[in-house]
Amino acid sequence: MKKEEKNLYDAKAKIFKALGHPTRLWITEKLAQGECCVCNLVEPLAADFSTVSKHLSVLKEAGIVEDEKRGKQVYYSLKVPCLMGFMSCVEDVIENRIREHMDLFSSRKIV
Amino acid sequence: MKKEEKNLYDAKAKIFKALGHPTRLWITEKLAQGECCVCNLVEPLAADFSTVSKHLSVLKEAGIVEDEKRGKQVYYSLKVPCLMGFMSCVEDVIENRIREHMDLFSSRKIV
DNA sequence: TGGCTGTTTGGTTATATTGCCAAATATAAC
DNA sequence: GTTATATTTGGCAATATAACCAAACAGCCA
Repeated sequence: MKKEEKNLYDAKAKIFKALGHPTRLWITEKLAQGECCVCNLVEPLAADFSTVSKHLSVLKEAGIVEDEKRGKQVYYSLKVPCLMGFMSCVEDVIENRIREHMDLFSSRKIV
Repeated sequence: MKKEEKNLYDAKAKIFKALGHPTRLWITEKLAQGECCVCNLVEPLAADFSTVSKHLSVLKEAGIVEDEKRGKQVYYSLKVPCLMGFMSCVEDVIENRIREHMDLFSSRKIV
């Protein structure tokens, strides 16, 4: 990997990494349904305000979401809806994994 | 987030997390072009054999790649090609980010 | 101004990840 | 069997992440 190529992969990986946390993934999907202020994310996540805020800043830093202050509240929204098109593929991966585990389990029974 | 929902997001996040490392992302894209043995990945990555092997096991554990031993070598291949359809979206995110940085830069000049 | 609400930032601690080295394992060749 | 090659595993040190608490900040209202 050359230096330039390395930079590109660093940049791409950063986006995946940002999505690679259950809380951030949840937030991202939530925002796919429409903008939301921090205060409305805190409760369903049952996490500290500061924790949610930090997760949001990771997503923002990655270019996935954007924020807009309105009054006392900050509204976050999904900047790149195309990300969501990927979810069915991710779910396929999970289904495969489950299926394989089941195969493993049933073949054990047979043996 | 309920417990079940949490499990689903953990599972999904695991896949993103696996892709969230430049080396693993590079490997994934490489394997999208066709199967490859570990020995042929080590050189272009300029990393230790054991390092590459560990990255591959993360990808395998996530259900993204699969391996097949043939002789002395282990061949890895991409299990879910649909992942690659996502890359153009990821590149869009990066382009946006670059564009915004440039805007920031040029607006500074004006001010 | 002072206080209240929503949000971010800083600090700390616990935990996870990464990358290298050395050692273990597996398969092929001699 | 011994040796050589390909790969995985275990261990360790450096670094990065995550979550919470407390403190700072920003905007509104009395």
